[in-house]
Amino acid sequence: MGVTQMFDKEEEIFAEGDRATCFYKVVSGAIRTSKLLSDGRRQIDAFHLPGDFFGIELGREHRFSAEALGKVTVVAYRRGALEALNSGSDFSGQIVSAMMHSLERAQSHMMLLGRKCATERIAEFLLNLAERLDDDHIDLPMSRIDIADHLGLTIETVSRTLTHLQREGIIGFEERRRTIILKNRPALEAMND
Amino acid sequence: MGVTQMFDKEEEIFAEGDRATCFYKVVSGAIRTSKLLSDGRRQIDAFHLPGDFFGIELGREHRFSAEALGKVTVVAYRRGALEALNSGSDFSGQIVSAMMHSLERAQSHMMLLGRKCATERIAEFLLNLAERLDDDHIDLPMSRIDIADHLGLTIETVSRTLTHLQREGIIGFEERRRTIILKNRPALEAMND
DNA sequence: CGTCATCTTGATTACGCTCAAGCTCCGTGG
DNA sequence: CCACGGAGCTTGAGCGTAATCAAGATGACG
Repeated sequence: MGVTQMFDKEEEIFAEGDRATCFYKVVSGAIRTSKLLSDGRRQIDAFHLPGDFFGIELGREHRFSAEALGKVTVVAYRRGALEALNSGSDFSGQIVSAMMHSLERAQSHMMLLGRKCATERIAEFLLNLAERLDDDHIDLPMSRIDIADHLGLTIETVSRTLTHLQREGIIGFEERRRTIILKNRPALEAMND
Repeated sequence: MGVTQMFDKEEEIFAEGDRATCFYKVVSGAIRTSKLLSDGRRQIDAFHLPGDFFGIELGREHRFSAEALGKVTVVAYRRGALEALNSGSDFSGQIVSAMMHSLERAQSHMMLLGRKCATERIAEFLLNLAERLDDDHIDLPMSRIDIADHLGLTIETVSRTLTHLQREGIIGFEERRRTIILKNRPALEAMND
């Protein structure tokens, strides 16, 4: 169970978007896992040292690329070893699935916090909320301070950025600015990657 | 299985450091989970909407606090429902445990990226590496660019910050500045929270 | 020895933060 | 009913941290 593989410095173990047929454990050396934005900005999710697992996915694709930092030895496991975990119906499968969702959110939030500017952060935040609420008409359940502390900004910057998006006609407000309407989704999506 | 509970706006479901006796699922309303630094800087990990689980921990303590954003209904589950998951020896337990470690790392990295200044980021990074390598003598396996892309900085800032820490006598260099020695751990730890 | 990659150092710029004031919407009490 | 006060948010002015732009230094390698 598990196949030993070796890679040289800067060699790619898998790429963002590859089918996630395997996951891995570091035996020796070190690995980086990272994501790229279309303009080349990069966020390195984590460095993986001996004993660490990486490349675990519930979805069918790798959401990161993984490269060797030097000569490394890894063990590759078939994805099948995971299927038992999130197998739909039972409660513990639901929990594992919830953990994985938290992980995916946290990892994509790292790109936002590490590499995106204020406008891009707000755009991603709004699109994200709209998707989860399944509505372009967002009744914000949280205050500006909460938004700021989530996006790594200040309330002033959040406020200014929202005003700016409104002036551009990309969003609109309702009742005391606690409700936001997405008027130009494509414009927001264009900022998001 | 599971007990329904209700909370009002700003009520605390659990606090950072509380024993993690339960985890939760949102039924209606919204929850925020957050961490604080000693000086009051806050990072909101996530907002949880109906259907989302939160408060899942493998360790014995909650690493976040959770508060209601408005009136909410949640279902609380006894922690015992998790014990089956990470139960030590078998392989799938190991995987769940690895996922949880990734999640913990990602979540604490969000605080770094969202709320810490350059010096604090470098300090945390070095302490983290030293702990994982179990050695105050760190042979960096990665380049300055990799460090920068992990910490949400530029290589210039990484370089300047390292030089600055060296001038203060907090760290030292060896061979071509790819090896770093922690000379004053307490000083680094003081920056870390 | 020359070339290139990596890193450091310096000068200047810019984005978002801080500080400060003002606005809007509430609830409360006179 | 309106005056008052406070919370939450917006707007403005000025500043500071880290980014950008630009050399220069150091070490690796052919």
